[in-house]
Amino acid sequence: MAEIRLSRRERERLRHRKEILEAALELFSEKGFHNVSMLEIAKKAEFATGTLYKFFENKEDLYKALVLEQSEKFHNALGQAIEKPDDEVEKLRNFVRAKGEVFRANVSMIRLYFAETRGASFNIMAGLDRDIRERYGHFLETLASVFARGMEKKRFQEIADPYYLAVAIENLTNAFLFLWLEAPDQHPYPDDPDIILNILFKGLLDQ
Amino acid sequence: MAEIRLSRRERERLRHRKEILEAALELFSEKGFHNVSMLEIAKKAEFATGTLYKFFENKEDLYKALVLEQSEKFHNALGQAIEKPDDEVEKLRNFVRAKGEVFRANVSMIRLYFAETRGASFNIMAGLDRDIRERYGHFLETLASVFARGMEKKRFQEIADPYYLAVAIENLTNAFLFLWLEAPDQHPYPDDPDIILNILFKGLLDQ
Amino acid sequence: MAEIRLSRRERERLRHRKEILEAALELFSEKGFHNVSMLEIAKKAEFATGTLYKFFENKEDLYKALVLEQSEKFHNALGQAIEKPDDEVEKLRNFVRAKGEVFRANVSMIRLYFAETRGASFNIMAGLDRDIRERYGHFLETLASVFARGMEKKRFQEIADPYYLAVAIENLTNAFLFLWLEAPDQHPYPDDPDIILNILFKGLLDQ
Amino acid sequence: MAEIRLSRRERERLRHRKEILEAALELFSEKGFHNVSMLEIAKKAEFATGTLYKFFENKEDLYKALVLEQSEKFHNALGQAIEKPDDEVEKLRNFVRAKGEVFRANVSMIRLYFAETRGASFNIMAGLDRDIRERYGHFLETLASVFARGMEKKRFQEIADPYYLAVAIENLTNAFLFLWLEAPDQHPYPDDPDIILNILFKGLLDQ
DNA sequence: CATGAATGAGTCTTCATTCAT
DNA sequence: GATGAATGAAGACTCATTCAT
Repeated sequence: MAEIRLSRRERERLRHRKEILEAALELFSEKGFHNVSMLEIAKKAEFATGTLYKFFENKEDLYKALVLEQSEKFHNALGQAIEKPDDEVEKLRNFVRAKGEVFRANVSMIRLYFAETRGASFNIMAGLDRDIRERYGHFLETLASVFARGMEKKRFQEIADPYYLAVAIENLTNAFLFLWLEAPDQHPYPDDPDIILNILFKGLLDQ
Repeated sequence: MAEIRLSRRERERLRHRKEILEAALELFSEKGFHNVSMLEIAKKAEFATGTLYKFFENKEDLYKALVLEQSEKFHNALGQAIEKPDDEVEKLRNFVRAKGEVFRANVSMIRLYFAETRGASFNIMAGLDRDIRERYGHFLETLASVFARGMEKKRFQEIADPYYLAVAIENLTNAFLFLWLEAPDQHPYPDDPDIILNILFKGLLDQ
Repeated sequence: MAEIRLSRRERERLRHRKEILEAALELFSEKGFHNVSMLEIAKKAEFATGTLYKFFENKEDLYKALVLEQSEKFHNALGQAIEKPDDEVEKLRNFVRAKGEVFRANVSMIRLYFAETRGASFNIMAGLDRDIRERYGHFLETLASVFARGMEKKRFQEIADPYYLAVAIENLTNAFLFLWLEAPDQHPYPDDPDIILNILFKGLLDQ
Repeated sequence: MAEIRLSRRERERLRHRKEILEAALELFSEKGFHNVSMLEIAKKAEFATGTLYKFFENKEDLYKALVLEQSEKFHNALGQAIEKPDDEVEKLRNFVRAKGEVFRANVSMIRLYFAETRGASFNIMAGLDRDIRERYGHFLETLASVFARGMEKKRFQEIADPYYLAVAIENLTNAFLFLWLEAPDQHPYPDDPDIILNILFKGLLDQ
């Protein structure tokens, strides 16, 4: 009985926390950290300002939590895409596909993500940077290992340092996502991953 | 006579304007738009706050002017690099080299540039976005035409839409600049442009 | 039966009330009225905030109750000390001794007491002031009457208005208590009351 | 010319600072630190809130400056009173007189003074406490030396430790000031210092 | 009675901008 | 043009108090 009651409260709390984060995500991704006020978030989430502070120490903390949770969701999805025991080429295709799916399903997450992995956030949020960048760095290493393995297996030519290839594919997909974000109709993120991957797979100069 | 006197004033004025923009560049690139105050800029430029308002309508205007001038300098340099009547491959090499040079000579410009071309600045500065993005879009078209011409001349394989290839090389170089910015020793921006370009030139899957 | 049950409830209630007041005393005496939050008191007393409001109308009311109860305890002890049918000199000695005892046993009560009898609390708590000051005033009168009686009985010289002498001894003992509070080792409150009382008993200028 | 101009600005600045401190003194002494808002002070001083922050880092800093300046004024006056090369008895008389004069001329300073030397302010303002208490401690030592010298010269009986006598006279005068503050008509601070000093000079028990 | 989540008025503080000198 | 003191709107954050469970 007591357990259920606690459970109910706990569940309510979590739901409210989630509601706040959702409101915050929408606002931050649209206007950026400094152009969103706590009052604005509170109103959008249909709470009083004070309530936000029951869930998050301060504005920065709220933002941090938001970015961390989003980036976790994001990296999990991408991690899975390349961890499946496929052939290396297939892994890259999975990666490109998964990235498109995750982002298209969570549009507002994108800007947040770029604002954080890209230098945009400067050192505004020193602590956050560390966590996020670490995770990001780790992901890049994993991606690099796909290229390295592909080379070992003579599946790939050794055209560049695997790490740089990982950086390249990461950025290539980002670039396409940006194009799509700015003009979804003009530049759709391709369903066929090879449209992006051919830039890596096939060389400009090869016969 | 009067003309010379005016000229002198005019020169002084321009010098002061430049001093303010230089102070602003350093501060904005280091801390971001919202974390720099007008007083801070004034002090760094050794003027009073009021003086800044003789040169710029408001903080946003100052920032806008800064970004516009920097991006002009930047696009001019890159424009020249690919406008020289070289062979297409050489044009791309020039582009990669020039980008490295410009950025390495103006480190603080980089963050500003990324913050603005990338989504970081959101629509904080609606007006600015338009101008900058337009110029940027135009530059991409020019770059794309290099790939298009190369294909026409059968110098390049038709591995992807020239525009996407332009986007790709833009982002590839950016990515390398980021790596360098974060860890100059570990990831130097390569002197040999082919280290970057091989990712485009040679294909992973080609024999 | 019903009576016992009520009684039990009543006892519980009183115990809880006491627990809250104890927590509050410790906190208020340490940090002052404005630097203690209801949540803090609630946590220390191991109750929820709402519970405090079942016992006290508001924060001020809680504080008021606390100060009143403490001052009552305090004045009772001192009242007894001078009401015993001793010789006047002995009464004063008793007073000095009792004051030391009460305070040393209730250190945290001291600051509260001084904060309230002394002007510290300003008119923050208008209502409280009246009650406390009245009781305090009454006590001073009683103390003054000891001096007056001593003079009547020619036990004391008529060196000053008895009321002023009462004020004097009150403040003298307070001063010693303060010294002790700040540096217990350097300035112990004397066991022998005459160390304090000689300042009144013996004159500086007498032979 | 330039000097005069600077001078004028500087003088204006100091005058404004003084005006703020005067407004603050009146409010703080009347309602206590926590019951006065910066807006309130600003309005009373006829400035905008922001202006206060040009002169003082924050509310605490403003309060601190106020208390320090007041206590300096106060201790200077009392220091002079006992430094004149008078006979010891006369020094004490001077002290009692001076204290009455200073306080009667600066009524609002009193509460501030007591709030700070007495425990009322708790550890709200740790840093301040130290400075003030040090000065206060030093003053007590000086006062004690008057008693010590008086004893050496056989002008005073050795009825108690000179330091305790200093504490005693300090508190005795404070007590009378309090009485006066609460009921100026009923308990005027005596013009003749001996009314207070006789409590020390003449003994209750001596013949 | 007990709980503790939610409230929102009230404060401190910052900073872009103005304007008299 | 240059100055920098003054402004005051805006925003982050706190905490006494309420109320549904």
